[in-house]
This record gives sequence, C-alpha cells and structure tokens, in this order.
Amino acid sequence: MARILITSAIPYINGIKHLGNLVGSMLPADVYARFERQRGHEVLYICATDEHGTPAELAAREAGQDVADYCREQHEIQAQAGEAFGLSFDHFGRSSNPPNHRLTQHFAHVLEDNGLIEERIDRQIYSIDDERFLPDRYVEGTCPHCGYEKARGDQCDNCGRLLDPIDLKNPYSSISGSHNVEVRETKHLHLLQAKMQDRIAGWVESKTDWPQLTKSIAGKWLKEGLRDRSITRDLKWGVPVAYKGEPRPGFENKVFYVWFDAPIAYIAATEEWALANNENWERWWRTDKGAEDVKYVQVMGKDNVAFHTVSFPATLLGSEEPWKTVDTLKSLNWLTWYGGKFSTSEGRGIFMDQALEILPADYWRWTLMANAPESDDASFTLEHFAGVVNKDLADVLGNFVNRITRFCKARFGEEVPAEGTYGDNEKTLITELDRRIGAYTGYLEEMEFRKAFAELRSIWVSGNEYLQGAAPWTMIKEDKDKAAASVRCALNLIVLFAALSRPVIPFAADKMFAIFGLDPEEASHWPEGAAAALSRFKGGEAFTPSDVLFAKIEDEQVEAWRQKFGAE
RNA sequence: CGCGGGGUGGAGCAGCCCGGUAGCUCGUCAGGCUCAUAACCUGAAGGUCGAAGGUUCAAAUCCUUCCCCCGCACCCA
Repeated sequence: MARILITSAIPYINGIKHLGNLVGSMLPADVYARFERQRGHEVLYICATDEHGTPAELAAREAGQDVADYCREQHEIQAQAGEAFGLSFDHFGRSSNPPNHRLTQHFAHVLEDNGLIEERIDRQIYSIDDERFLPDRYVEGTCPHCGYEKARGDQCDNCGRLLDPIDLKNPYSSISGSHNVEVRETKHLHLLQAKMQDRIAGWVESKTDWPQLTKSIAGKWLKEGLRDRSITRDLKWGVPVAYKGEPRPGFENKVFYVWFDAPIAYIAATEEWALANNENWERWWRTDKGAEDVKYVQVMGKDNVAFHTVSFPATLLGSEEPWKTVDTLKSLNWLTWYGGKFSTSEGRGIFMDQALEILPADYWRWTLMANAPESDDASFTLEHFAGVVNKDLADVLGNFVNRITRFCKARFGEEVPAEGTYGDNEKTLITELDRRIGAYTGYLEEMEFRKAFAELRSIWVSGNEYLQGAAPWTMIKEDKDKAAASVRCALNLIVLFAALSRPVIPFAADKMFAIFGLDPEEASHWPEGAAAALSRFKGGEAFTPSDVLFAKIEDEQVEAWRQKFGAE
C-alpha cells in the first residue's frame, strides 16, 4: 500500500469558483484521490482557501464587512460548494488560520538565516485617500508612450506596451478614482531566488516524468534565469512580518505576499487536518519524520505551474530542512466559455453553485473530466455539454442499467437469477473487459483523464454490445437457463461499472451499488479482474431497480440556460 | 523576430517524440433488434492532416519559411 499526498491549487477566497477553476485543479485531483483510495492506497487530499491579498480586502470593504468575517463566510460557502460537488478533501483548510501563520513565519526565518532573504527599497504608488499602496493593476493613468488616458499600471490596453506604474502620467487610483497619489519608497523583503538557480534547475531536471506542459513552463523560467522576488506587501490582511517572534522594525504595516504564504498553506492545512483528527502531519511532509515513502502529487492550472516548479520549491529547498517536495505535477490548460474567458468579475460562464441548481454534480463531473483541457485550452458550451450527458451518461450507461434491471424484474423477478453457466459470449466479454480495464487503470495512474474516460466509455459500451449479442429477450424462448446466465452476467456488470466509474461519477456509482444494497466502500474496491467481478453474484441476491440514473437534457433547457448564462 | 501551446473529415479530439496505405467520440445516412430513457447494436458516406518549400523509396509525423488562434511574460489571482 502506497501513501499518496495530493494537493490541488488552492482557490482564492473571493467568491464561488467557476467550472474552469474546478476542472483546472480541484476536480482532477479529486478523481485521482478517489481512484487511489479505491485501490486501497493511503491517500491524503488537502486543499484550502487562499485568503490573503488586496482583492479580499477590497471585496470585504465593498460588502461592508470586516475582512476576517468576510473570509470566514466565503470560506464556508466554498466549502459547501465543494462538498456538494463531491470533492473528497480530507481537509479543506484556510491560509489565514494559525498553522499557516506559524509556518510562514518559520520559513521566512530559516530562509533569512540561510542568507536567502534581504531587505530592499522599492518605489510604488501610494494613494493618500485610499490609505494604501496600490498594486500595479489598481493604478491607472495616461500612457507615457501613446497618450491613452486609461492605461493600467501594468500595461497600456491601447498601445499594448508594458508599463511601470510610476511612469504613468496623471496616475490615479482605480479603487477610489482619487488622483491624490504619490510615489513613495517602501521597504520589502526579497527572496533571493537567483542564488538558487542551479539548485532549482537540478531539482527540476530530476523530475523525469513531468508532463510536457509542466516541463516546458518550468524550463522557460529557468532558461530566463530566476529573479529575486519581493515576498512582502503593504497590506493589513495577511501574515504579519516578524522575526524571532517580534514585529520586524519598519515592517509594522506589512504582511507576507500571498504567493509566499499560499503554497505553505498546503502544509498548514495538513496540520489543521492533523489537529482535528488526532493525526500526525509530519509523516506526510517531513522526510525525516516518516514522509520518505510518500508520493506527492500536485494538480493545478497552467498559470500556477511556475510558482509550483520554481517559487515554492525555492522556499522548501532554501530552508535546508527535509521537506517533502512534489513528485508528480499535473497541470491543465484553460477551459473556455464559448471560446472566451470565464470571468468572475464579469459573470461570464457558470459557477459551481449555479451548476448544481441546474443538474446534479455527476453530470458536470463527467463532462468536465471526459473533455478536460489537457493538451490545449478546451471550450465549454452548453450544446456540447448536453450532447455528452445525453449520449454517454443517459444513453450508454444509464440506459444499460435500466434495460437489464427492468428486463430481469419482468422475466426473472427482483433477484439475480442463478440458472445457467457462462459460455463463449461471456468469455469474449471478459477478455475485452480485462484489456480495457487495464488500459483505463493505466491512464488514471498517469492522470491522462481524457484517454481514461474514453476508455471507461468503451467499457460501458461493451455492456450494451454484450447484451446485443447474448439477446436474453430472445434466448429466453429457447433456453431459459442460458438467458438467466446472461442476465446474471449483465447485473454483475452494473456493479463492475459502478466501481470503475466511482472516481468520476461517485453519486451515480453509489446509486448503482444501492440497487443491490451493497456497501459502496466495500463494493468499490478496484476490480482485480473481470472474471472475478462477473462472478460476484451467483444468484438469489435481491435487487431493486432504480429510477432513471441520468435524465436527458432537452433542447429547450439548453436554450433557457443560454439566455440565463449569457452564452455567445 | 519575447516565450509557450495549438491549427487533422460538419463539431470535439487522438496520432507526431521512435516517418510506411489517417483513428476515436458526436453529428449525418442505411440496416438490425425490441429488453431499455425514440434507447441499444451493425455498417456506410465524409478529411490528404493551416500554407509553401525541402530531406527521403516513403511525411500528419523530420527540417526551413510563412499565416492564423489562444495563453503567458509586469501586476493581480
């Protein structure tokens, strides 16, 4: 039994996440976690909300709330949405909780002791009316190159040039609109990543099994050369900057930058889990304390790769302490909404809570994972969604379960028939299933989700093919025992399908187990082979046909959703 | 010439690293079956692989140039 630590990129606190966020990190990690649990491995799947930073402060202010209260509420909302989607976190923590404060201080301290942190002076725009330094994108003004009057601090949307906010003419705060701003000098801690170039490069090189996308992004950053990075900000909401437990002189109004403390929250959230469950977190994270045999898997969108291949490793390796670093890093491209961006701020696309108001989690989980943006950005459209759900879930899987349970009930009653023995049809089926299950398992191990679920779909189809060949509805007239055997085989297939499908459609899988009154935890153990799986029921086991597993999506529904969600 | 990913039948993708008669799902058409959510099963039509050169007996696959789409790079998350 292996021990597998899984973390998915932690979602920002600010509002419910949309389907793109979901499929980019939490959902694939969940599918993988469920798969490895079913195989009997010891799995710890950790996630958290990323709560610090300017947007959280601003959103709280807009809501007229204290930022701590705001985050507490938002965390609760996200936790509930995650649970409703079946995300099987062992713990869903918070980057603002005490363990993360403690660990962030700890890392800053040891990095400084190792000569990897130093104070430097930066020049930034300060808004007197907002009483805060303005991050680049919150400064607007006139572009010094083209004269465009609404250039952002980072880039001019008119001429496309990259800017430094202190070069803008007539700068003003995009938060309040105030022109009462000035350039001020401010002191920040910098992590000296340049010093760690060779070390990080060597570490990355040792990761031979990283996917193409991951390697090319990490390689790009290393090729350009690592730059020292500011790890503090002029904010109130965050981990205060201290040294040896005392506030650091000159840093009283500063906190650590979210990108420094957010990945540390993976560890901190594990500590939260341990505290809540009387467990030991160090055996998952410290290679000197039991984590040497842990396989650590991270899942994230491509925008996060640089931070996980370079910045966070710099923190861990730079500490000179025996922390567990990532082994397998799965990164995904973007899911687009009709070819454009999902946008939290503009409300484009579907968000997790809205999705569940429309249809159950499995519908989304299947469509998203079977079409996961692995090799390229993938477009989500309601039309495609409806097509996939109707074909794969309703017609192929749902209908299979329905047709055989109803047939059995009508002709043999509500228990598995015991008569007859398996013959050539079943042999052929078993051979095919073993081949396909092997391929499917391999793809899941590799986290090749599109391929995995194409294979799972083929496995479902093989059930329909088998029934077509065995044709118990005809056979029953000639040889009732033979028909009984094929019905028994098909009923066994339901349980096999449920186990294989559970990582991606857990709710439907449990409904399938419930048909036979099986305990999902026991029955979902990963199948050893088709022959064994198909001889689970010998005959006499009672069952109750379920309602339709998956309802079809009608064209009118699609049209209504298009209106509602602004599809273009 | 900033970097990266992509451009394969109507749609969505695989194949490209390790060249050798173009594959999968949906859709379309035809047939079969009748247990089932007008569902399932079988078969067919439809592409010469963004463009142009080159290497080779042979290129979607290797090389060169060009065109188009998306993302990233500062900052923010």
